[in-house]
Amino acid sequence: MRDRTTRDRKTAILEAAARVIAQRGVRGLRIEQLAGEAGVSKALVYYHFGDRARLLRHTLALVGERAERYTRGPAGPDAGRDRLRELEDRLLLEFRDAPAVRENSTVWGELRAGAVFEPELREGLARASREWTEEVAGLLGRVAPGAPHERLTGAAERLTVLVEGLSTRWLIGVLPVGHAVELLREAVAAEAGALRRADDATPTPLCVFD
Amino acid sequence: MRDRTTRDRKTAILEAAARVIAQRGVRGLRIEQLAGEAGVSKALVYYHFGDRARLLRHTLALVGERAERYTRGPAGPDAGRDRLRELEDRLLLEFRDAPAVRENSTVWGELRAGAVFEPELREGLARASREWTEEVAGLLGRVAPGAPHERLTGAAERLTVLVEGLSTRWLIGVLPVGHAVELLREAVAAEAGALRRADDATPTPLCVFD
DNA sequence: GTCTATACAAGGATAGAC
DNA sequence: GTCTATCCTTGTATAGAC
Repeated sequence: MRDRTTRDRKTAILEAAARVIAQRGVRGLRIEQLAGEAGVSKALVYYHFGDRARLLRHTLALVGERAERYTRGPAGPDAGRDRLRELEDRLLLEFRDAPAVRENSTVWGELRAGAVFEPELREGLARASREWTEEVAGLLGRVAPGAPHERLTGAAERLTVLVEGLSTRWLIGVLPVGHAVELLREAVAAEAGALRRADDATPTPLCVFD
Repeated sequence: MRDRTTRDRKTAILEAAARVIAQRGVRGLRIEQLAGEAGVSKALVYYHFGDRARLLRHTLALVGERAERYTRGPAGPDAGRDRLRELEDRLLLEFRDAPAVRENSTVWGELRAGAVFEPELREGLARASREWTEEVAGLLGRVAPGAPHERLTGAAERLTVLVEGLSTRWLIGVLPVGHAVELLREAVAAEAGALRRADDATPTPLCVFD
C-alpha cells in the first residue's frame, strides 16, 4: 500500500469517491471527506480532476466499468443449464450482498434519483437501462422462443424496473434480500409463463377473466 | 391573494416548499428560494418553523395529506364496476399528469432515495408503503377471492414496487406516461391471472414449463 | 408577524512552497 | 505531484427594528 505511484493515487481517489457516494450519496459527497478516505489532500483531488463535476463523471465511469465486470463475467463451467435459471441469475446479480455490488447498486440508485433533477445525468442512464433491457429481453427470448419481440421487450422492461424498485427498498433496509429475491423469482416465473402461454395455440387475451 | 392572514402565509410557505422540493429535490431545497417562491422573507420561514429540519417534516406531512386526499377520494358514481379495473385505477393514480400528483410523486421518490442515506426517514416511509401494500393486497383479494393471503401480499408487493420503479423512470423522462401505464396494466393482468389460476383446481406449480 | 441586515459555518476552489 | 494555508461563495440561522 505504501510507496504508491501517481496512478495508484488517482484510482485510490476514484475508489474513495465511490465509497463515499455509496455512503452519503452523490449530493452528499464532500471533497474533504473523499480526500481523507483516499489518504491524500484536497488539493491533490483538484490537481487530478479539475473540479467536482469532472471528478463525478470519472467516478461514475468507474462504477459503470465495475458493473460491466461483475455482469458480463465469463460464462463459467455450468453455463448451459437451465435458460430460465440463467435469466434469474442475471437479474439477481444486483442483489448479491458483496460490498462492491452493494456499492454499485447504491450509486446507480442515487444516479436515478438525481437524474430527476439533473437532466445531464439522463442520457447515460437512459443508454445503460436500454442496454440492460435488451439483454434481459434476449434472455427472455430464449426462454420463450416464439414470443413476439414487442412482448419480450415489455416483459423485460417490467422485470428491470422491478429490480430497480426492489433494489431501492433493499438498500433502504425495509426489504430483506431474501424476500426481494423471492419476489423477483416469482415475477420471472410469471412473466415467462405468460409469454409461453400467449405463445402456443390460441392467442389468449391478456386478461383471462370477466 | 393579497391581504393574506398569518395562516395563509404558513401554508403558502409549505406549499412553496413542496414545489421547490419537486423541482430541486429535498437535498436541493434552499430556504432562500423557498421564501422567494412563497413571497415572504427568509426570516419569516424561521419564525414559523424554527429550523430546516422542522420545516421539512411539516412539508412532508403536507405531501402525505395530499396523497391521502387524491388517493382515498370518494368512491364516485361509477364505483361498483369491474374489480380489476378498480385495482388498476388505484395503481394508476400515481401516473396522472396533474401538477399536484407529479409534485407528490417527485417528493416521495426523493424521500425513498434519501432514506438510503438517512435512517430517520425510514420509519415513516416503511409505514406508508406497508399501508399501501395492504390496500393493494385487499383489492387483489377481491379480484381473486380464493387466493391465500401470502400470495396476495407477494403480488401486491411486486405491483407497488413496480409502480415506484415506473414512477422514477417517468419522472426522469425516459419513459412516457402512456407506456408506463401500459406496462402496469399488463402486470396487473398477469398477477391477477396467476392468482386466479393458482386458485382454481390443481395447484399448478409456479413454473409451468420444462 | 414581518422585515432588513448580518453573523457564522461549510464547502468548493486556488496560491504558492516544496 | 503533493502538501498547507487561504480565499470566496453560498447557505443556515439570528438580531433587532418596525
